[in-house]
Amino acid sequence: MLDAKFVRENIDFVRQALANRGADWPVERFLELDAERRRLIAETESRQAVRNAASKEIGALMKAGDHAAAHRRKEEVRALNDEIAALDEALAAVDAATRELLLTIPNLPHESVPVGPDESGNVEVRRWGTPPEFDFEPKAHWDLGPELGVIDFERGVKLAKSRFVVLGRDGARLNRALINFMLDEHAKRGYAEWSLPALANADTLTGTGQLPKFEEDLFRTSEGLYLIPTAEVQLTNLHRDEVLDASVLPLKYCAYTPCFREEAGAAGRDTRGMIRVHQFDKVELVKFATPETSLAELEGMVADAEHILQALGLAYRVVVLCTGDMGFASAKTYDIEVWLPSYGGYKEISSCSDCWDFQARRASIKYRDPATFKGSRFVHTLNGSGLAVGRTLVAVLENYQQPDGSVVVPEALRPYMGGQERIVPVG
RNA sequence: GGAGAGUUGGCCGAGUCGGUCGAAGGCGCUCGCCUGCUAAGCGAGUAGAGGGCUAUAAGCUCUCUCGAGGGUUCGAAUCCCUCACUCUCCGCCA
Repeated sequence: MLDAKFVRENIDFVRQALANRGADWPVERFLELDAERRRLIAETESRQAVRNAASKEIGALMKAGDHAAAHRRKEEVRALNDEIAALDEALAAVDAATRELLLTIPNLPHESVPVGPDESGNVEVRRWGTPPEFDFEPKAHWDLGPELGVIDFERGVKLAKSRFVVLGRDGARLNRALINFMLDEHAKRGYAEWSLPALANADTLTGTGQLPKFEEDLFRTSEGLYLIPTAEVQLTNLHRDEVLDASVLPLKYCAYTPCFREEAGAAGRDTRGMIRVHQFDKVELVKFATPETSLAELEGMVADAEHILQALGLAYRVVVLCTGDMGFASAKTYDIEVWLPSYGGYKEISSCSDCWDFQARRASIKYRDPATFKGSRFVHTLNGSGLAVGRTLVAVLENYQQPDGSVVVPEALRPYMGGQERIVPVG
């Protein structure tokens, strides 16, 4: 959410930012509502001031025993109250409409973000590692996984529906090893670990920006709760409606959770394999930072996510998303893309975003620093995958496959696999 | 799920028969004074949101907010209703 006053006073700037994003947002309608809202506030409040003064007077008259005079004043105020009630009603409607609009405006891209129409405008920042070269025909994970008995697509469909997968035996073990490995590495780098509900209420999802605009992407329960699409939602909302002390910033949190996505608009994309599924595991990183440090913290977060890939020996590249490809809440986003032989290219495995004060304003997350400024200010929130576990598992299988159909376990994971060095097909 | 108790400012806590209560007192914090010593004392200040005026700033003023929403009233933290949450006891359960 953006500050209504900021939008009003920087309308041309906002228009340009929206255009850069390719976003369609009714600026004119907002300006009309905003002007009407302020007019109604002024009118209502001036009447309320009169009423309050009269009420005090009545109190004094009653005390003095002049009941007749008090009664006359009462009659006058009663008429005023009808006007106030009507104005109140009008104001409530305009207020709600304004807020509704503001909840659907996307964040403004940071000035360092390249302007572009879609993913073709993204800019590669760096590469790490060398994609493996095979002297045999490498298999895609959707063949390799079932052959090894570690991924079972058919049974995922049987148990739930299409785009759910089952991991079996060494696949389940590898998955768990990856989660533990990631959490341990992030802990070493100062991230505090949390264990969180997999369901969230509407306020929580509004705080991070999934609601009201993207409800169709979420699974919803009959009680009106939602399955979380990412732990970002829960980690960020931990501090909703709180005022933090500047001395605790930056706060660095991490959590492993399953993530659930309806993927309503993704029909036909990545249909093979487990790249795009309804439920997947992810280790998430979230930071709360001051405005002064948030961009630097974003760089640090990307480095923390990269560290996992480096430790696993997986080749990747980092791209900065252009204005037309960024997520709704983000002011700046880096994607990390891992090399996948089945794609013959790099595929997103992490997305790290600096949401600036966009989520903090929605969720009311502030901080205080009496030595520097009076009152409180919104913090900056950041989030990033560290990493998407399912896609990491896919990357390990595909990149570490051997001519005999087995897969070598990356050294960093072996302590988490009871020392196991290789995944071989089950007899 | 059943019964009872509660929800006030950063924290604790008082609010009498509804009126000058945005709210005593304490703690904490900030600023100043005093004091030759890691303390104590004295004084002042210290909620948030949103309008308007002015505007580099600072400030002035108004409105709303005492869990949320609604009602009664000229006027409600104080009375009534609904809901949410917390705690205690019971039940159920991994």
